[in-house]
Amino acid sequence: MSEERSRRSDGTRAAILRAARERFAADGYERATIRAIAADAAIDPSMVMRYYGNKERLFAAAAEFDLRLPELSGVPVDEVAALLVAHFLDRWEGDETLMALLRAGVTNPAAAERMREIFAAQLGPLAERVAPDQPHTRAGLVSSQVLGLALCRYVLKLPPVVAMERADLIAWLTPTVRQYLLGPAPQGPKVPEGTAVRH
Amino acid sequence: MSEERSRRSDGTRAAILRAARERFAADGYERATIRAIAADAAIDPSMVMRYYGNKERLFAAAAEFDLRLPELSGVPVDEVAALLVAHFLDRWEGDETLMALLRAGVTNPAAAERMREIFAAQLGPLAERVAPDQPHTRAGLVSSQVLGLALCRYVLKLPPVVAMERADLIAWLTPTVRQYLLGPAPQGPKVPEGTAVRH
DNA sequence: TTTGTTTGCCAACATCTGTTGACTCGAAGG
DNA sequence: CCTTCGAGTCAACAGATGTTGGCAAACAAA
Repeated sequence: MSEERSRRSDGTRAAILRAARERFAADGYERATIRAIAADAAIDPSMVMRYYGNKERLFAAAAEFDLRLPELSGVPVDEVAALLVAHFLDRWEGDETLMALLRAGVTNPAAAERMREIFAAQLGPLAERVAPDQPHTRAGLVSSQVLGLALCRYVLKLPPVVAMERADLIAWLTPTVRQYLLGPAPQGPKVPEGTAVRH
Repeated sequence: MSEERSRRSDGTRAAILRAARERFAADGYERATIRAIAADAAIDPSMVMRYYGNKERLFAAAAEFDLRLPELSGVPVDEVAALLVAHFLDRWEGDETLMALLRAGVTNPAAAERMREIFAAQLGPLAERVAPDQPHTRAGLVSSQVLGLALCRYVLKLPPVVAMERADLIAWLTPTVRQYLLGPAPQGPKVPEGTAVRH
């Protein structure tokens, strides 16, 4: 149906998208202004509107994302966790889209929804293939650890997390992810309800 | 030096602070406007300026926070992790300050700095007391899991993480936190450098 | 060339933002 | 009583923001 003719403005469109990803990643949704994005792309702000309609749709276009989870069919189950952690680190450092999604997703509902879609649609099926039971719960737990690492290392920049080497990070996180993905569901808690908070 | 006289405007000051915490927690730093906060507190926006100077200092006042980590001196090491996880859940659901700090910290540098201070100053010493080695690294890892959970459950609201019960959450996270805090440093990775990313 | 279309820039709009200063009202203190 | 002072409101500012429409130049089609 839709003929994909190469337009003369394709260069500009791409420049806008690249600048948008950078700004959204660095500043989040609200602080990334269309004027700043246009300035980075060295064009007029009105061009952004012409090609992407409004800010919301610009973000949607800039936050198009695929986790590109690796093929795990032939991989021994023991190595799945390590591969996953390494892949996430690569994916996170590879381009700025995930950063843009996280920074925006914390305050922008549409970005949060996109984040939910990505992790449900891509980690969910993987968990369903390899996890013995409760695959969605397991996928959620893996998400919490992986996103928590990204938050501390790339966004909040907690010094000890920033200082860690890639190999050590993988070594520490792999057992956790393996447990969440493949381990048995844990026993009930040993700590009673009222825990340690005074009122 | 500073005499703490109770002023007639203390009620208003408190109302402003409460409204500010709510708005910062719900909307993040930039979308939480002084006008909206003032409206919630049922006063004029200029009062916020008079009592707190500017938006930055209002946030600083609203984000005053203490993790209130429980006393762990008499607790068996086996139960430290479970207690910590339970305490963090309480702390997250207890008031909105942590939520405000997280939502703001993702886009606001001052809030991120505050976040670093809190976790370094409060989790760091705890790790130093109980951890066999690399206490700061261990504190960072614990932060990544705990903050990741909060991010997924309370901010991004990933459905499987939201659906989990408190007891199950504690049961799943406790072994992870125990490993990070007390376990031996893991061996090097079994996965070579180039992992799964195509260029 | 003439016509129509795309690409880009400029100026402006309406609105919202943090922030300021002048003003009113009521309580307190002689 | 009159005076002083703090609490609170109102209106406005300067700047930034998303967004719009018009216009000029470059290009393509005839």
